[in-house]
Amino acid sequence: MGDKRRPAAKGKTPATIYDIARITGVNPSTVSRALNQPGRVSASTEQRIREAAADLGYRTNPMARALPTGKTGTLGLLVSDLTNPVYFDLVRGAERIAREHDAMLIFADSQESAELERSTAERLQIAVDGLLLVASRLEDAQIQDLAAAKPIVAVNRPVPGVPSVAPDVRPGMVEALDLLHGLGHRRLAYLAGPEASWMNGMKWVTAHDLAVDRSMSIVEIQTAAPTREGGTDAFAAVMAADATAVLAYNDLVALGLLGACRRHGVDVPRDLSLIGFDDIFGADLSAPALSTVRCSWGDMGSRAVAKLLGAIEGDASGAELNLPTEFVARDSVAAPRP
Amino acid sequence: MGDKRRPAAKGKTPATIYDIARITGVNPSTVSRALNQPGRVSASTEQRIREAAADLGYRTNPMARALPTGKTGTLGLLVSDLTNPVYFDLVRGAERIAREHDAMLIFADSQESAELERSTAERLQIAVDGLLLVASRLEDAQIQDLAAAKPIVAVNRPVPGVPSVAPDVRPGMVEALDLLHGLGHRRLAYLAGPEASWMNGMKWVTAHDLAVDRSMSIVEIQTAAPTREGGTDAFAAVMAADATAVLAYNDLVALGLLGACRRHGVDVPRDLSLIGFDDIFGADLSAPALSTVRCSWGDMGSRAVAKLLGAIEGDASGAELNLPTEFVARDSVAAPRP
DNA sequence: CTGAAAGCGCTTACAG
DNA sequence: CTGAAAGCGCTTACAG
Repeated sequence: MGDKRRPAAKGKTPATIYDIARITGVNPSTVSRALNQPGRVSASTEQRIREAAADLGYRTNPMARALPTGKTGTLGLLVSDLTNPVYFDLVRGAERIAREHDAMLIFADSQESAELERSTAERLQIAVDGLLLVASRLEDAQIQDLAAAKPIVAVNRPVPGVPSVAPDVRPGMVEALDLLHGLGHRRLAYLAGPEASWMNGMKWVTAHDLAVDRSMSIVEIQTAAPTREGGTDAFAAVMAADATAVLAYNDLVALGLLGACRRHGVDVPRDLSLIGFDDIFGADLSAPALSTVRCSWGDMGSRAVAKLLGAIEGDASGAELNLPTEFVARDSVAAPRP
Repeated sequence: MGDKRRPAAKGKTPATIYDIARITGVNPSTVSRALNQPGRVSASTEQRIREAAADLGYRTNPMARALPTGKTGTLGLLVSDLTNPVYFDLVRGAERIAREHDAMLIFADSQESAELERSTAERLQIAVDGLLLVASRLEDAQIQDLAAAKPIVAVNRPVPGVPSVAPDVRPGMVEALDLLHGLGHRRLAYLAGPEASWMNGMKWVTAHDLAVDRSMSIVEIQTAAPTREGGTDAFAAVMAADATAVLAYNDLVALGLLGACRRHGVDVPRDLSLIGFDDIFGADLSAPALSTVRCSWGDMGSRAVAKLLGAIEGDASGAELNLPTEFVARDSVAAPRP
């Protein structure tokens, strides 16, 4: 009976609190309380209700709960380009903490497009309790607008007035530049990332200042994309710059450049020292193994989710969190040819 | 007015169809029709309603819609271990198609645990329209049970009666074994994956049959985990097997073994030929670059989502889809020492 | 073409 | 401690 509007396809309709109420002879509201506000209901009824729930394989319907409460129990994760392996550590870290808190993760890719990012964020926002914006290409004001609607945590970039988690690139870069300087390098090149990336600006400024402090010259070399291909294509420009060492925006472009060097007979590290950024999967696999500046993206992910969960609870600690970086010495750095 | 229960934190309440109805002076049901069933409403009212909606920045609330329709507009993606880079491609492919169809992707990791997989799948199922089970560790019957509740597509493994997408490993392996045989190899080893993995069984059986056909011997060597570490730890066992070539369950274990070989002074490919599986990011980065059998995981992801979307629409083509594999020749294979 | 009503499954003041 | 009611935002027969 009661089989009037069968749910399109297959599947017996899942049990509801009404089913439990009927079986145990209580009001549905009591079922709801028993299941969600332990103590608000007598121990014996709660017991009976729980048993009935287990019998029926009852699962509370998150959609139905979301309506009156406004809480969906899901978090949105919006990254600028899912193609970059660093995000996998991030996603993993985020997923871990989300699971610990019984939250689900919805995620999406904005393909390095600010416009797509904005529209996706808006679409996502209505379905989630909060949003993680990773390596956002939006302007501060746009992010602040979004943050006015629902909690947001910016990852890999600070935004005034919005909680954020980002690496502090300085310590790792200090180590890197000190090493290069000590080895005798004096002419550096910075292989840049996307212009719209806040983090790219940060790395360039830091590298620049650190180089100047140490009386080294440094030039910025553009790439078409922060990918292996972008690095490969920048080979000629790098050669033209006549630097003895290059710092790359990320491991991907570094690896791309490394491949091009090999194909062109440029010996890394003898002819050119190379330092990447991120320590992605595979950075230790290349020949020579890539030296890099590491920041734990897994930590960034878990910290960001924790922060977001806090913000959703009303924890207004809109602070900026910075995670340390460190230099990872491998085989792509050596003294320059005399 | 009407500001009684302000949504906990911040954020103005999003516009609803009631707001639009009030502004345009029509019934909410008409708003709903105008927005979702173009043509069911006069052109002029539809026009006015759309404008009002745009003005208010209206977004339909997916939770609210899910309740009467039973459709959430989201798909679940459950993988056995998010740590494996092959899944990046899969996730990417899945995300692309999902986005094209305005579906959102919720995803979760079962950490190679069948029990965790089952409970997560159940939890997920109530929140999604359909589920993608990737490299499931469940038994056929368990998957069939889940599939009775809501549409499921199994990825990287067939399940009787359940739609699936999986690679056909044969063509790629035939190429690989032919090459090895032609080069003079006669003693092979198969570096295994998880015992609970259907795909591991498939690869072993295929390798075995193909080897026997070609009068080559082959032994199976267990690994503790289908990871780089698992491959590294299997080094001694591989050496003890006295094979001249090893086929690995996946690139991860192959890469792990490759690293161990290097550290122990075993020359790949002169002392030992090595063939991986998957062609993950980084497989071409190692020294020597890893030869491997490739299947496009990106395709698997997009095909699987397309199939799932079809199943949700009631498209009962519960078929099994097999995607071809191919051998990718790189530098880790050579003739055995005489 | 459009309105009024009922219902999706849950939560939560409000009474008692 | 528990019931009855109202409401969350939408959809969809049912009338007209």
